[in-house]
Amino acid sequence: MVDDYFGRDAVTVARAMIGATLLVDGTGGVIVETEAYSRDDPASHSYSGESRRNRSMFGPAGRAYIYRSYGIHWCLNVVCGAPPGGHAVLIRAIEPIAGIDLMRRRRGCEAIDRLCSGPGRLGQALGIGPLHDGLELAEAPFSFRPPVAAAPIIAGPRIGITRGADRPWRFGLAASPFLSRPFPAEV
DNA sequence: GGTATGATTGACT
DNA sequence: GTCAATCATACCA
Repeated sequence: MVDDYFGRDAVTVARAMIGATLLVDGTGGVIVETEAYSRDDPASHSYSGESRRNRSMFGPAGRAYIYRSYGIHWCLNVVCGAPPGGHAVLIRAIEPIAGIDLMRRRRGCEAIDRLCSGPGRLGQALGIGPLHDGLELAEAPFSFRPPVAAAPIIAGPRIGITRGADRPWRFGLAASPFLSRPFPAEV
C-alpha cells in the first residue's frame, strides 16, 4: 500500500497528494500545494548525493524528510520513488481542518489562510521538528489519507529556486484560498 | 581554515 | 519594494 502510493516517481506522487489529508498529532488538514524533487534534479537536496542532512531522502519511500530552511524553518517532505531513492515531495501548503486552535497558538497568528500556507509556516503550525525526520507517514504521530476524489490540479514552476527553475513541478489545488502564492496561470 | 548560498518568513520603507 | 534572522552545506584556499 505504502509502496504502491509513495513508490512512484516524485512528480506523480506530488500530483497524487493534492487533496490528501495529513495530520501530525491531530493537527493538520487537506494538502493543497506540493513540489516534486528528484535525484537528477539540480534543485534537489539529493542532487549531490547522500549526506548527513539528506540521508532520509535515500531511505524507504513513505517516510518524512525534514530539513532546516534558512537556518530558521523546519520543512516537511515525503520520500518517494524506488531505491536507491533521492526523490521527495515538499509539502508547501495545507488547508487547516484539525487542531486549528493549537496551530494558531504555535504560529501566533489568527488568519486561517496564513496558518499552513507556506513550507515554513506549515512546519511551525504542525509542530514539525528534527525528531520527525525519518518517521513513517503511516504511523503515529503522522496520519495520512489519500484523496477521496480526484482534485482539480494546477501546475507551475517551483518557488524560491534558481537551478532547475524551468521544471513545472509545483502543484496546487485549483483556486484554493490556502495556496502559499498564486500560480502564474491564475494571476 | 574562511566565505557564500539557500526548497523562507516577517518586519519595515 | 528591501532586508535581517540564522545555520547546515558547498565550495575554495
